[in-house]
Amino acid sequence: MELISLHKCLCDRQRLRIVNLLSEGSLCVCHLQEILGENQAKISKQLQYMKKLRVVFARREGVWMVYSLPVPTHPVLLATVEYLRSNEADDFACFAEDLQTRSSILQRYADNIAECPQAVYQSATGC
Amino acid sequence: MELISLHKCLCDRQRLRIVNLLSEGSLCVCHLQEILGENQAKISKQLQYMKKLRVVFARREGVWMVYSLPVPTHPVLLATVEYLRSNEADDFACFAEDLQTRSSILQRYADNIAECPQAVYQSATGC
DNA sequence: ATAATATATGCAAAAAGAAGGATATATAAA
DNA sequence: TTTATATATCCTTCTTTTTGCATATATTAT
Repeated sequence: MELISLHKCLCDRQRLRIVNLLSEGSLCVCHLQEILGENQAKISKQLQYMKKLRVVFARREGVWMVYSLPVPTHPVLLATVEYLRSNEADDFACFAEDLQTRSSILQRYADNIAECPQAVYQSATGC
Repeated sequence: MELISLHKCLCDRQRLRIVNLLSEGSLCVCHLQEILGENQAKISKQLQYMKKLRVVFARREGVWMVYSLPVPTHPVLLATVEYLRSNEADDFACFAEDLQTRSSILQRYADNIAECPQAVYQSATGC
């Protein structure tokens, strides 16, 4: 991940929301789609863009593509995520709400693991 | 300064170089022009762009426009500048060289204060 | 093999950004 | 007022992103 590419990713609100969500754990496209309330193609294209710049990383699990942030986290990405959670961000509400939405969605899988890739479920339950 | 605007500024190599330079102290357009080896109009346009997004701040001193970073420094901007100096940046050399060039140029003013705005001279000599 | 679900991609239009060259404005000095 | 220096802006072209819509691919289940 290169510095300029990273900033390119982070200068778009939707990609910033994606990064914020992934910083809590892996997610697949359909989850992002649901949380962000966007059509599938758009989310997928954003993810391809981010993947090409190596800001996110993808692996397949069955029918699902699971996206996550590469570790170790780039210091600038880390600073950005921290800032988003610091309440200092001007438009902070949206990012906090996204994390809430993520939690509720992942709760659903507590009863029905088969509807969700392992990797996502694990990060949801923490085991 | 808003987070998205900040990232917009930082996703361009030239603007990144400008931010890196200003993080050491104020500079006027002609200095940036000389250090970056670019024509005046281009530098000026970049600065207007950055000013509009409130990533830099300008004040006039005689014929000169002195540009600087607003204080306190935004945490994400700080992280970026630190990263640039950490040698981890892929294309690190250019940023370090810029700071060198800046020093040599400011040395000239040690003998001839009149050729340079006070604000710049002060940050050059540290007084 | 077919169907269903999840995800990716191709294409064209729209929007935003970058670059060059010429020119305009502002300040200070003569 | 004229001139010189420093800086800003206009206009046009070129490239890059973004978006919508349709379609293609991949995996799994039937």
